[in-house]
Amino acid sequence: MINNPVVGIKDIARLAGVSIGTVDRVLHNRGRVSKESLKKIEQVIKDVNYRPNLIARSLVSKKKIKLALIMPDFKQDEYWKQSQKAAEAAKHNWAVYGIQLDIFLFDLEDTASFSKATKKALSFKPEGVIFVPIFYDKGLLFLKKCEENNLPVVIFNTHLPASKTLSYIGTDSFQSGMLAAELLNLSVHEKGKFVILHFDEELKNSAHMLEKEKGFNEFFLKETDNIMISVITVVLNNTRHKYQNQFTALLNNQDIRGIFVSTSKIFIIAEFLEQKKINTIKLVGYDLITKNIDLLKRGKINFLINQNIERQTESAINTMSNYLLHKQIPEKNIHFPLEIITQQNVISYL
Amino acid sequence: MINNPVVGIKDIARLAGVSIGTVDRVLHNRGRVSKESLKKIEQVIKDVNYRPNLIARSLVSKKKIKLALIMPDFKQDEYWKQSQKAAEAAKHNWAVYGIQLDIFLFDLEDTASFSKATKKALSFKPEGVIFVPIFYDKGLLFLKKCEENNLPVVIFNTHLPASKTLSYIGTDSFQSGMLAAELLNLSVHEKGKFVILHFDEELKNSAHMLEKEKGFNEFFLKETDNIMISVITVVLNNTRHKYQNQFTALLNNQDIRGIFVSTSKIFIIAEFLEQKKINTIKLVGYDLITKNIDLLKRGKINFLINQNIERQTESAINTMSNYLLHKQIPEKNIHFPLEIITQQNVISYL
DNA sequence: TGAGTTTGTGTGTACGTACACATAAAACTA
DNA sequence: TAGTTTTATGTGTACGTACACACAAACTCA
Repeated sequence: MINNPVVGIKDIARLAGVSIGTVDRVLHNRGRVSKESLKKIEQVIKDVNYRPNLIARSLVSKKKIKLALIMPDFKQDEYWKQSQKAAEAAKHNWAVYGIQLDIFLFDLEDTASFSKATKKALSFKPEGVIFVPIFYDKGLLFLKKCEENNLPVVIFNTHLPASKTLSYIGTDSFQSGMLAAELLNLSVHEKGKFVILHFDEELKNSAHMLEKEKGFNEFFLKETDNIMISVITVVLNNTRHKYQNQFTALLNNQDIRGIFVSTSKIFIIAEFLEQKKINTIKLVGYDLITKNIDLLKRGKINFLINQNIERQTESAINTMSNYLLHKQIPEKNIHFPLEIITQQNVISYL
Repeated sequence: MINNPVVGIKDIARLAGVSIGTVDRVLHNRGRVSKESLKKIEQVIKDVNYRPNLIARSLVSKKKIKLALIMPDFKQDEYWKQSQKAAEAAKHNWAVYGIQLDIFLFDLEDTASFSKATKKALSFKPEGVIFVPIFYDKGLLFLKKCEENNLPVVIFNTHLPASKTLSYIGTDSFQSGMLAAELLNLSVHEKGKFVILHFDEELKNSAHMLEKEKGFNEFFLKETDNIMISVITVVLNNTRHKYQNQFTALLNNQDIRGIFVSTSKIFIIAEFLEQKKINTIKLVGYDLITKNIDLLKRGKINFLINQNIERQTESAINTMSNYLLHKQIPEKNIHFPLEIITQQNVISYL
């Protein structure tokens, strides 16, 4: 490889026999360039394998860009707390480049609050929108609205299929269901039942939880010929303080070998089982929130699948910023790895 | 929080009633500043919570810095091929900032070639050294030499205990041994033996493989009361084409339930077992190299622990560059997560 | 043909910082 | 006291890019 001594637009101008202004017009398709100059300059750019100095580029760019981030409120939900923390950090980082990020929160259990948040966000006249489509129908509706306003959209955490977004950032829910099944399957060797548990406050409208369920079932249909295991699905009422009774009822099935909870709420059932001194049931759930980490360390939860919401959040903001600032077209789907966390590797993730 | 409209040295100068030159001298401890000015400026810097614009800073810095990277040759070893690919990418990235990275390769099976590489590297007069201390003794020796020459050192992949390096970047080998044991343990429920397998071409001098072994054993001593499992350690001769015989001899133990290979060479034993149509032995090894990925997908390997050598390599180069360019003092130990890869999540990692 | 418009090109300034240099004030020396 | 050195401070330029503006040449149309 040739030792390329970092070539800039000035060099290109010299080599093409024009001024840097003309080179600039070519680089940004601003027109007003003669055919000959265009051809010459494009050739030189190709020849020297020009890569713009992003440092200088972002230094000079002084345009202020407003971004709206619409995400669940973090109250009482550590998962979203982590996300918001990451968002604040990213906000701070991008401020230097003239990006102003406004964050609008909505209540996880209240679709109306979502609509309210989106309305407010749009009233701020952002140039780009990032949001978490927890509610399927409302999410699609909002997306359409953004499209009408010609606003680029990035979504994360929850997928909105067939959507006209700039990018989706998150895990493959179906595959993560498959993974959960695999993990339970390999740690159980007796005949019995596996339970898929949904906390339904989030289930309505929520496509990705159903995807996880589908994936979990698919594993036993296709990937394995394990005929000792049957799978049942249970949806818990959202009458918050009556979980206990529902759990007790569930455990009337004597032969439950494993439980898969489709969210980070796994700690609720884990705490219940610990209290009842039941330790024959394997547990798989999601995410590295404090309670889950503690239960995992003590062997009360067997596996966590980490969705890495912090990195998802950061990535979503970065993607949108780079798109608006540097016209960097992102991948349509940015799939995050499905990180398996156990007792022995959890420390390495903290 | 106050809406901080990004303050620069110009603003500080104005607020302190001095020129930007004086502010600059304070920021870089260049002296030649009166006590009053110093005090005033420091106060202002604190008040406005000044954060230098790294963009502008790196744009202006024109000093050329030479870095030496000493790493294993990638020939016939995909793991190190991945590493070198990452190194080339990082080299390209940093070239813009005036960092010139020279890469020196040595033979994994030849300690003399390591010495040769280090010698050559030093003759290039680098301002920072990054290397992989595969060979313990020679590694320490080289480190001492760097110290004498007052060169900052970053190591990665393999730890050198009690070393005076700027930073170590990599996984916790002991813990990864524990993890391997956990994974085998949870997928086996019968009485029998686990085997720790070392390919000894790398074992001599190689501390981190022994750490993995220690961790593996520790798991059964401390973390579990599984008395059905006993662990044996086997070191394979480096007479390359005689693995077959050694494997056959090993399999005379009828009750082997699992094998843990301390490197990415797991595919060798996996291929052997596949050929012999033995599928009752669980396999755990390291790293996402092509052969391992394929065997994992087909269920011939059960778990891979991904050490993410690409990111380690990148991180090592970034760490050194940021140190020399921006005086950014790194953490002494940058531990990477121990990523568990299975059949169901491998796709999400590719 | 002259006035206005379009097209192609070059110049100049700015972004925030680093650093070389100029200059003024103070301190020292003979 | 004049000359010299030291100390404190300010000014100017550069980094690579983006963009506003100036301006000449060519073209359009009454």
